[in-house]
Amino acid sequence: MAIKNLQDLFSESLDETQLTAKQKAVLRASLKLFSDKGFDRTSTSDIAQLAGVSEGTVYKQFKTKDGILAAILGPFVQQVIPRAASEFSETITATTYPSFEEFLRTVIKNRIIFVIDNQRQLRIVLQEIITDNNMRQTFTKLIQELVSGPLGQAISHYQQAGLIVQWPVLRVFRYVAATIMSYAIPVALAGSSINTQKATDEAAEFLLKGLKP
Amino acid sequence: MAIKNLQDLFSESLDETQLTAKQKAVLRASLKLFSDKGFDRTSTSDIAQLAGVSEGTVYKQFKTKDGILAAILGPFVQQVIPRAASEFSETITATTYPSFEEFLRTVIKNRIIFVIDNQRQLRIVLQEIITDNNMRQTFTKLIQELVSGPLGQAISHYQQAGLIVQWPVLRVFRYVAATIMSYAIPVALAGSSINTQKATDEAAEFLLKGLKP
Amino acid sequence: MAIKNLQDLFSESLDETQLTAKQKAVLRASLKLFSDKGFDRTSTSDIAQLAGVSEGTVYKQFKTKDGILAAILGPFVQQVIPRAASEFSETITATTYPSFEEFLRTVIKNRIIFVIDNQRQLRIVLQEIITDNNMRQTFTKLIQELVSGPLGQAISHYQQAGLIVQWPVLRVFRYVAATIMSYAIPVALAGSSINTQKATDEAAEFLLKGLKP
Amino acid sequence: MAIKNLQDLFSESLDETQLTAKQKAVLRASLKLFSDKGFDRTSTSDIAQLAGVSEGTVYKQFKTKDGILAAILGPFVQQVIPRAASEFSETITATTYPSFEEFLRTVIKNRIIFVIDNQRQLRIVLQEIITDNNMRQTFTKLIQELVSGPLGQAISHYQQAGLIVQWPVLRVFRYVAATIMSYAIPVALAGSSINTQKATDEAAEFLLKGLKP
DNA sequence: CATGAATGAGGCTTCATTCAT
DNA sequence: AATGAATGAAGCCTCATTCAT
Repeated sequence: MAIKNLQDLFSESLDETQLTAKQKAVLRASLKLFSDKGFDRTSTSDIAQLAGVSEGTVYKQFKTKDGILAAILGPFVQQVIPRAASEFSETITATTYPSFEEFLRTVIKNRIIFVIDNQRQLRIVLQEIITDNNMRQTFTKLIQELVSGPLGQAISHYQQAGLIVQWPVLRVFRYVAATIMSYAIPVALAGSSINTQKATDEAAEFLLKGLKP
Repeated sequence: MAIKNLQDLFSESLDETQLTAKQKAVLRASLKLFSDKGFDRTSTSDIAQLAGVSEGTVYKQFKTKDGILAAILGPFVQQVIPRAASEFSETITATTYPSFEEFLRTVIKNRIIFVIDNQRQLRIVLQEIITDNNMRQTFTKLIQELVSGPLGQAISHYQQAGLIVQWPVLRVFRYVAATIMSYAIPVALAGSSINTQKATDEAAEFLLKGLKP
Repeated sequence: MAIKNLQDLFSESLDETQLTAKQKAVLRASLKLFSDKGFDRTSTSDIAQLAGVSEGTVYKQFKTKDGILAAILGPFVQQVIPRAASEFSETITATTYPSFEEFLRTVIKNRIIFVIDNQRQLRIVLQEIITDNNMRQTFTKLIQELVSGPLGQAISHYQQAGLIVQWPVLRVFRYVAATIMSYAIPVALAGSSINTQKATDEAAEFLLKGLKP
Repeated sequence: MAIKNLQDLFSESLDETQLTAKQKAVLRASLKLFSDKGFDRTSTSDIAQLAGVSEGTVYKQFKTKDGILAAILGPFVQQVIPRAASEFSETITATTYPSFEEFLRTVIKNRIIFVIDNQRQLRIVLQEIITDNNMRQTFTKLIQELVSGPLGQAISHYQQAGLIVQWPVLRVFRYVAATIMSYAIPVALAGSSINTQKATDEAAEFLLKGLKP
């Protein structure tokens, strides 16, 4: 079931601007139901009802139930890396002598906001990662790209500048990611809100200590 | 719709010794299938087939499909987690004023082994936490008890001894848990194996630095 | 002398009903799809797509999907077959007492060409004859008229002239029709082409022997 | 949709004796409905209703609607050649100096009875041959096997004995088949009954004349 | 106890048809 | 006239659950 691979996600992802009001309603209803009850516990009839359309309309644009999932997750998945990547490189390149702290704060805040903005999508992704092998592979690949790509380069950069400890990039990434997750996951699961600034400060403080050379 | 609440779990939980060979086969098959494909994507016919029994037999002992889930998760929630908690306190209490590092290593190793040993059950629990409100509440409560209970006391203890930084207990717990998770979750999800000792060493090293007073 | 192609008659009737270019495209697409996949396995959306028009346009002229079938089969059943029959009798009557062989060759060639020219319509008609009771009755009546009408008279004529065996007209018709079909049906079904002249020669040779007095 | 190929037919064909009464009722109802209204115009709900079972039961044994078709047509298709083949060779082998007439009568009577016994199946097959490419191929292959196999050998045998005209085997087969069909098809389509003996006599008489050396 | 045939509600999907633009 | 989004009935199929053997 569910999404097959990243390729599919990209190809199936569509321009939201060309959707009709009803089709957007379908997407909105699906996002809510999938994240609340889970993909498998949401019927297409549930979606139609909440969206206030007929079941036929659900299928006019999104050929299958999986297609709806893809339409929801496509934009999300695409943002997981690219947006972060470009902001990273900008941060690093722009500032001639950037402090590691500044970089860390940018990354942390950026990702926490991303999670807050995409709570529902994140919950759906979590579901799929647990139950769907292909989704798991897709995200494993995504993380590998992130580590061997922009984020990994940034970490190397600060290591060479002697600003952080000389651990393998993957290990540093592990702790940064885990610390961010420690604030993000409760938000995604409980839907509770947090003080972004305070969370950023706390996480940065801890990581700076933990990654000091 | 899967598990309702902890009470049900307790009442429905059963003594494994009373089960016949076939009924145990049903549980074993269910554990594998639920953790591999997810509860909703597993049919009772799948279970019967993998267990090598008739569909009727599946229903003889476990009145419903939810009943099977309860039979699997019941012992896990009812016994394993509380038992783990008590082992914690014993470790802490028994060791007369151990070094914080020693404590940390025990906790970390303990939890990593726990995850490795209970990968399948954990994945099922994760599924339910994400899709089931009651399960989520149950686990939120469990964590609160842990923080305000034995683990929280241990952290306070080390703080008063001036061995770790004076942050709120919840914040310290957050980082400890996140760091452990950073090693445990990939194992639980991908089923990959890790070097427990190396993971323990690394995690302890990082946390000791990050939590230094 | 040669039979008018059904295609010609078909487009004539289209001109009469003042169909627009798009509506003709609908009929053309329907003819292809109905004959290739069958009426029931062709969707109106298939038709719209192949015709290059919107689904709404399909329904502008032809109120229902059955209406399209009627528009295709109507001319065929109501005009083409009777007209063919009359052309048939003209052939027979006009030729003043030809030899039976000459008559036979004309009939055979005539029908084989007809089948080749009208493969698609024929396949649709065959479908309907098999699944639709009314179509079956219509067709049965048509054959009866043919046997008791012009074709029957021709056969009687040659019997009285002592040129063919004295079997009941229906029986003679049966063999003539079957022999023609043995060449025509493979063409209609497989869409394969045949050497019309050779087929005519062979069929005539066999029938002449079999129907010798 | 419908049947895919001969291989599928064979593998899906099942031993009728191991079907329950209800499953046989499903087959019986399907046979009637498919042959009366056509495969595509018969819904699985129609079948369940006529069979007096639930829709679930329809799918317990026959995994798909196509599966029902295969279960009906499998035995039929298997009989088209094998039974005829064995009887042919017996007829030829057993009789030391068999007359061609005797052989012809056996074949004709055999096939007419086969058609009468399998009217409904034949109508279904005709439907599928017209609308389904694979079914068409399956039957084309079947006929080729028949011509190049037992029946072809028999014809050659009688040609070498100087009992029938020296036409290519395929041509002789064409006329024999067509003549039989001329009696069989009306029966299959109209469901009318015929006098088997009379039909056999007539067909044999005509063919003997037409195929005389 | 065990079996597996049977059930029927409900899920996903298709499609002929309508109608506002 | 043409469009294509929208509809909803109906089709195929799955599956948790029951029950006679």
